[in-house]
Amino acid sequence: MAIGRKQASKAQPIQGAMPQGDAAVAAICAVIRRIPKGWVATYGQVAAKAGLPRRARLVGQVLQHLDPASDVPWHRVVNAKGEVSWTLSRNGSDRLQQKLLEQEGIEFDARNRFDLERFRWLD
DNA sequence: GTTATGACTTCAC
DNA sequence: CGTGAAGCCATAA
Repeated sequence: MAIGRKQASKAQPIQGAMPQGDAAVAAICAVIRRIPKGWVATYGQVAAKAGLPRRARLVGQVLQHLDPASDVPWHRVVNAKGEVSWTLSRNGSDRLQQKLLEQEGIEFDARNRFDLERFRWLD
């Protein structure tokens, strides 16, 4: 599949170039971009749709290395526990992600979690 | 080259 | 539904 321009800002290459890096990043980006508003997907789900069966972790790593200015709705990607990642240990971006999701209609509970089965993207 | 860590997942208890 | 252990892969030291 041709992403065309890949990413608007080309993001940042993950330190050099890994063998499938470019393809993986492109695929992951494409998949995440296909997540409808108001829905979320887990890393494993994105990875699977991107053609990376067991690379959930890679998805996370890619996202972390991704350019924040990209048009990729990374906030729609969460872990399998139905909770926002970044382990609430970062600069407070966790609130940002939660806020964005709430803005899209995701309802969080007191534990910063939501009903994953209810909001999971089913494509 | 090996060892340790991580925006993770899944199974078992 | 909680925590713990094993698994997978790339980056960093």
